[in-house]
Amino acid sequence: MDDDEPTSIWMRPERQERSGPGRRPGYSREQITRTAVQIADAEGVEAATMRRIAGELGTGAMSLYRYVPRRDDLFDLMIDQAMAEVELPDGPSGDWRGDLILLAGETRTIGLRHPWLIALLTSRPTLGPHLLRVHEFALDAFDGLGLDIDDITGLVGMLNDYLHSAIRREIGWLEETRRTGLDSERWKRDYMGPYVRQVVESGAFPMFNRSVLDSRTAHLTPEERFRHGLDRILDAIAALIPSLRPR
Amino acid sequence: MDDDEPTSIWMRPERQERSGPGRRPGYSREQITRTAVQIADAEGVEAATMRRIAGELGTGAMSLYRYVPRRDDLFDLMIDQAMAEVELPDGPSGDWRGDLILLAGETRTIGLRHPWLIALLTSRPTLGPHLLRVHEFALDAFDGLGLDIDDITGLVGMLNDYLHSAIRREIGWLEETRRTGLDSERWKRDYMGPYVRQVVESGAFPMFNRSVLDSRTAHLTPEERFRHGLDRILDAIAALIPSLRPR
DNA sequence: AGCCATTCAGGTACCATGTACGCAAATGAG
DNA sequence: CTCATTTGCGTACATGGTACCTGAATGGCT
Repeated sequence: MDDDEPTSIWMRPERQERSGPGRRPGYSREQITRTAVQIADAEGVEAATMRRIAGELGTGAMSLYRYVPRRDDLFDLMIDQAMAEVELPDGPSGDWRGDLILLAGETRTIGLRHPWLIALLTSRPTLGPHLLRVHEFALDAFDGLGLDIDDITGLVGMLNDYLHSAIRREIGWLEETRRTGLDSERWKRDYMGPYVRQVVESGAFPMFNRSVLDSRTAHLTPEERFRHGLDRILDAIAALIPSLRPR
Repeated sequence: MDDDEPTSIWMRPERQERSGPGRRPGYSREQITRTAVQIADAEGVEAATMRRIAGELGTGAMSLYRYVPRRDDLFDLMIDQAMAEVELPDGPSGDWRGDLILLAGETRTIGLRHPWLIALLTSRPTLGPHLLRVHEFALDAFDGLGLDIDDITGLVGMLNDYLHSAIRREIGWLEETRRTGLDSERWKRDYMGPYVRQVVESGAFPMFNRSVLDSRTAHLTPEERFRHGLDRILDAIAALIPSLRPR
């Protein structure tokens, strides 16, 4: 009997090799997921089709369905395999700011290593074990400060929102420069996209123009920019904590 | 000569009805976009296929390509048509906090009216005229406070990040309750998703458990929760402003 | 050893979707 | 009236997810 309820992939264990009758599996979820991740890293997640993954493994597309119910579930597995690469200590150190800087750096590293990760993460509500582990670390960093759990969730959300959009921005910028082959200085006057140039030259949006033309963080390295924004978020969190703590 | 460069949709004007020879257009970008928006509102963006939109208009799929170069461009048009519904005064009032609360409320209204909007917005870097108008309003609210343009961009980014994830959360929650038909009180003990229940019962992630089980904002209406989170973000921004202002 | 239930491999096939191409119909200038 | 031009849209193809089916492998049971 095949139960075909559309339940989470994390509730569907891989067929383990019990010593019963039947042919033994020639592949594994982990192997399939790793292959999918490799393809997505190299050519984008849209290249990781079932046929392509199977081809890379030297088999037919339908074989994968012995291991993964649907393609979407494979995305969840990919996300969690990437999250597994996030290296964190077992528990928080007591220095919440230091812990979050550590977490932020790890997240950025993994997010850039797998440029599809953040996009998938925001498009799918998934809660794999490794994502839970990372999330728990973030929540834990705020424990013991006298904060309400809802406030903690909110602060972690603030941090995550920043991390995701900063990493997304960095990836977008990387793809842009890779496609055009221009460095950031020449970009704004030589390329900048014909449309953005037109908008800028129209002068219809003065503040937008300033944000495009007068940016003083343009000469910073991406990592410095990331760190700068992170410091602002952490400043904001630090400023918020006293007012949240019920005295 | 057809120029087929993949440039932004905003650079490709719709064929206006010049008084030359040739059959006159029977449809329009706006009409097509409106139809797509209606379908997406009612059945999700994945239902708004080219064939379906065309069918709704009583024509064939390929007719749409006389008005829109690619389906992706239609997404940009949909986004901007939704953003056009955001009602804002011409300029900021001088009370930045009030202006941002106004903007946040409008964004939430439109985001909930078009549940696909936020997802599309974060998956596509688009800059249609109405999105620019709204963005300009946000930037403008921070003008005159002695802030660097980069800092202003950062603060607007913080606010937008919050708005997007709060609205996304609310939409997810709406879909969840619509699918299960359960109210929030019964949800956590009757449904909560078999997987989340398993995670909670495993006790492996104590802080996560608290965030699921001990939430005190659960009894608030979605709007109150939104407003509460918004106030926190604005508090954070207010706390940040003095330190950003070069004295 | 031989039968058999069970499980896997993977080919074939179906359906949905984006969209290139081409031709016919409409339209206004000359 | 002629004809270049532009739209309407049917046909067709490529791609991708995946249902189904057949055959092969495997180990327990008699």
